Amino acid sequence: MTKILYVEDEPFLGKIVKESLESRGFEVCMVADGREVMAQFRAFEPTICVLDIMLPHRDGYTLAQDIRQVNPTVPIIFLTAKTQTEDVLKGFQNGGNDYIRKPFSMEELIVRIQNILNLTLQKKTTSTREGVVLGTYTFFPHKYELHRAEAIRKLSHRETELLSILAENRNSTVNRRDILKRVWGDDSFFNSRNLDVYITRLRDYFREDTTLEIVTLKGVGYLFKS
Amino acid sequence: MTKILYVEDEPFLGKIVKESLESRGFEVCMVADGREVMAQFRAFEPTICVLDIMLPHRDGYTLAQDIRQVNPTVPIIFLTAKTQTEDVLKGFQNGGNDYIRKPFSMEELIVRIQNILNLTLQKKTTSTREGVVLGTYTFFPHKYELHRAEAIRKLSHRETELLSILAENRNSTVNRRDILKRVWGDDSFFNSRNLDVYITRLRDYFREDTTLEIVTLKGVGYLFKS
DNA sequence: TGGCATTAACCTTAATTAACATTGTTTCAA
DNA sequence: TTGAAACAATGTTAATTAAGGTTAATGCCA
Repeated sequence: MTKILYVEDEPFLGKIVKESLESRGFEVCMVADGREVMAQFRAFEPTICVLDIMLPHRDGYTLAQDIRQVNPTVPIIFLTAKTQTEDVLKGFQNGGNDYIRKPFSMEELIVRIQNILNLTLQKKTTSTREGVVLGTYTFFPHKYELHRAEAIRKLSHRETELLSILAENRNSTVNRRDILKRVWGDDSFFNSRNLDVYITRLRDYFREDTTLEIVTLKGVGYLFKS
Repeated sequence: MTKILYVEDEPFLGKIVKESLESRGFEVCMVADGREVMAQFRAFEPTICVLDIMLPHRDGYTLAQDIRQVNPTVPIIFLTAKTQTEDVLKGFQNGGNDYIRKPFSMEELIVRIQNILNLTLQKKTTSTREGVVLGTYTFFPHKYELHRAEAIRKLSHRETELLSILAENRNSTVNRRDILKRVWGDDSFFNSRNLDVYITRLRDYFREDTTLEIVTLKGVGYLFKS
């Protein structure tokens, strides 16, 4: 599910926008105080940020810079009453990816959010029906099979799920918690140890191709290099 | 080089915009007649399209649809005097990726073009396949490896993060607090001592090349000289 | 009863914390 | 104005803790 971090200090407007976004199926975390944004950003791990510019304590530009320090790619949309070109430029210079002028319509906001998600997530729309080539192997998620030359290894359900996640995000890091949530539904201690076991198995399956590697990022997650 | 297909029927405005874009290093193909656009699109193979909406014979929305038929991913920016929300929506619904209101400044247009290119080409910039040469060493951030001659040292996640920051800003100072924020997420006391430990390690790794040095700027940060 | 999932036990390594050493900076009296 | 305390920031090394790896044993269910 798409998670939106929405920073807005006007409670009335904020409530309406939040509910409106939620009714479209987004998960929204609203923050009113600029000083709390970074803490929420880390905890919530949003897929996209919508920032009002005029805030008490910290303005939206500064927030964008802080976010960019931590995450150079998460999309950022500015929301503001300012209309001068120089403000728009400032928004982009500070790492923003879109700039919507107030008053805006919800439709426009939603359409711009979806557009930006389309642009950034384009890579992840990998094919489903065919196999995914991983080095000298070919992985068929829907068939639960991993092929190499003439050898076919049947994979279990959990193995397939885990490998699908790694393959979708290959050459970029995957959060450990995200894997646990998607494969086991939660990230309790025992499931966590479980993931270790499956990672070991997958490493074993890919042992014959040394160009492939599942790298551990301790305290973070994994990276499937190919 | 980035190729822009620019569709505009006002010759005077068109000339200015075209030259302005070219002076920024873009290759521009300008088309005034909507009926010629598709032919030019196929021949020129642009990386991005900038479309005026109000055109004789065919409007920009229709053009966008035609382009999407042939190419579902090429970024499209609309340029128009219309300001109604419904026009903006129409733009996105027809496959557009940004919508700039006339009158616009060249700066804004350029910054929006660059932004959209960043978003779509992110994968290419993020996963820099090559290594960074640091003296007699070569650093491969995506592989978590530091090479020197035949020796390969595997780096941990934190080591890689820290070295990436230093390497990106080599021969210029990096703020201590900025490093802490990016590697550890905050700049508390304990993390601060942590950074010292990792700096020591990196110094150790680079000991064999005396032309490289991590200089401490007390009270400020570090400077990676090479 | 065989295959998968889970739990457990023990091992390895990275990350953190601690303790103590060193260096740079400031301050204030002589 | 100088130079020795006093202090603060950072360096170094070692100890500790926590995360993850591996392998084996157990549980579970068709």
